[in-house]
Amino acid sequence: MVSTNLLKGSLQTIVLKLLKENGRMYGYEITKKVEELTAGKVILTYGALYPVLHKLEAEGSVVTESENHKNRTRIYYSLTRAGQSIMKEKMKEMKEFLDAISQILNPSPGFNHV
Amino acid sequence: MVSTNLLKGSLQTIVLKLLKENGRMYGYEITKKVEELTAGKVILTYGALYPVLHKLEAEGSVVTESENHKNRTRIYYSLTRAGQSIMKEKMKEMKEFLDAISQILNPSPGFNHV
DNA sequence: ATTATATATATAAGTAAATTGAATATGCAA
DNA sequence: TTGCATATTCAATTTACTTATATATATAAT
Repeated sequence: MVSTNLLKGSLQTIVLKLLKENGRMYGYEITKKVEELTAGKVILTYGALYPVLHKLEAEGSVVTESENHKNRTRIYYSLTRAGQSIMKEKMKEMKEFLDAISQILNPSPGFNHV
Repeated sequence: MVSTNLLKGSLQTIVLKLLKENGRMYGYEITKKVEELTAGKVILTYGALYPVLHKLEAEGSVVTESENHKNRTRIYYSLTRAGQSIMKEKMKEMKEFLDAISQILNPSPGFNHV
């Protein structure tokens, strides 16, 4: 499993992006989706995920609908317009970060040896 | 500037990798190198960097040599064998993390619409 | 002269964002 | 009737930073 402390700071972005790609989702479903997408390499713990969902709701980035499925409550989350715009910003930041990281960790091969 | 909270968890790896690429370096030099490599987008603060360097030394991943340059102390850090092996592990984890992130954030285009 | 900027390291206090662990509750398969 | 999957919640703790402050010298600008 991927060292989860690398996830610090990226969890909000991941959640927002998944909601964008998949429409409304509930918490448990999000953890399963992440497991699936990463072939079991990334496990979102509930202690990490639910506080993020609650925070996004408090901020107005997502809205919720409670539904009952086999006597269990599912709380569906979906992006608001504000949430979509925040997602776009976060995705932009994330891409810059990934570029920066790759500049540091994968220095242009052949370039420093001319 | 890249939102620095995205760096959480990657700082140790960055430092270890830079020491591998550049041989021995001192703290101030490391911050300048990161600035240079990322075109000023990532600024390592000293409050983040020096504790990491001290931790790496305490763990035996790096060793230090103090030198005097223009009446200022420079503390050069270089990788030990143990540090090189830890760097390799961390780089592997980092790559898996980056792969995982890109699976989540850049779902295979065209694949979900067949 | 003196002010500002660059070089160089250190550490304490505070905060954000996780981890870990426990609690609650139901459906279904072995 | 035991265990696993489903589904959410929250408190206590830990990690890994940020922010702010301190110390000290060299050099360029005004």
